Amino acid sequence: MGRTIPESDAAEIFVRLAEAMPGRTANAKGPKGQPDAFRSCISCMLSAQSLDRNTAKAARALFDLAQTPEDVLELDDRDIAAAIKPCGLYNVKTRNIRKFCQALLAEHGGLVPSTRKGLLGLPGIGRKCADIVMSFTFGTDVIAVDTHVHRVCNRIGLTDAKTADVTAQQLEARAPKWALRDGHFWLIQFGKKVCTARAPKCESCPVSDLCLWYAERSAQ
DNA sequence: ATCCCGAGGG
DNA sequence: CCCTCTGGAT
Repeated sequence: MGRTIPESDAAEIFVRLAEAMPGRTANAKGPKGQPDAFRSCISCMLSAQSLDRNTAKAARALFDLAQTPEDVLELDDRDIAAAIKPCGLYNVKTRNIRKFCQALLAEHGGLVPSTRKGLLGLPGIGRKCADIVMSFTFGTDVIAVDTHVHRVCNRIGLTDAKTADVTAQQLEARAPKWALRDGHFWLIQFGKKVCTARAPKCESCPVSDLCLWYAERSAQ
């Protein structure tokens, strides 16, 4: 791997981000407050190419109509699409949600599997959703990589990957285990507030002295 | 590599 | 107007 920072710097970055971006990865809760893997899966599918606020609106509308996979399958596609419309891509997402519920019932008795292999076998669940469910709902030490995490990690030099999947693999190998689960949250906050896609705010960045991109930019 | 689809920001 | 937003299927 060409362009990565030393392991010790990687650990230091997570220490600083935990300090600068206070908060933790939240557990998905069901209607009665218990962890709810089914809602976690559906919410994650809805979140594709969508703002958090719109995802939340769509999820609320859908869960208002249906709480279980059986409930969802009794709905008409048009009702599902109408409910989740705020989050965009609603036709594709409607089809995926239906397939997901069918497979969940047919292959897992309606119970969401807790392993990556089991989750990835379900239609509509890719690596990112699988990792979200594993870490958010089942408390597994994996780091979910979305567009923010992917961008930030490769810019800093925590990882050196072209795809989010490879970023996830490299992070699991390089990041301290204690930082994996909550690291998702810290890196997202960092990506939203400081290390933005365009015009990152390096002046107020807590890790710019360890950042490869900043060093390269400063050298020009 | 491209399509699905749409709100919102700069 | 172009880009972004916690993707996945074909």
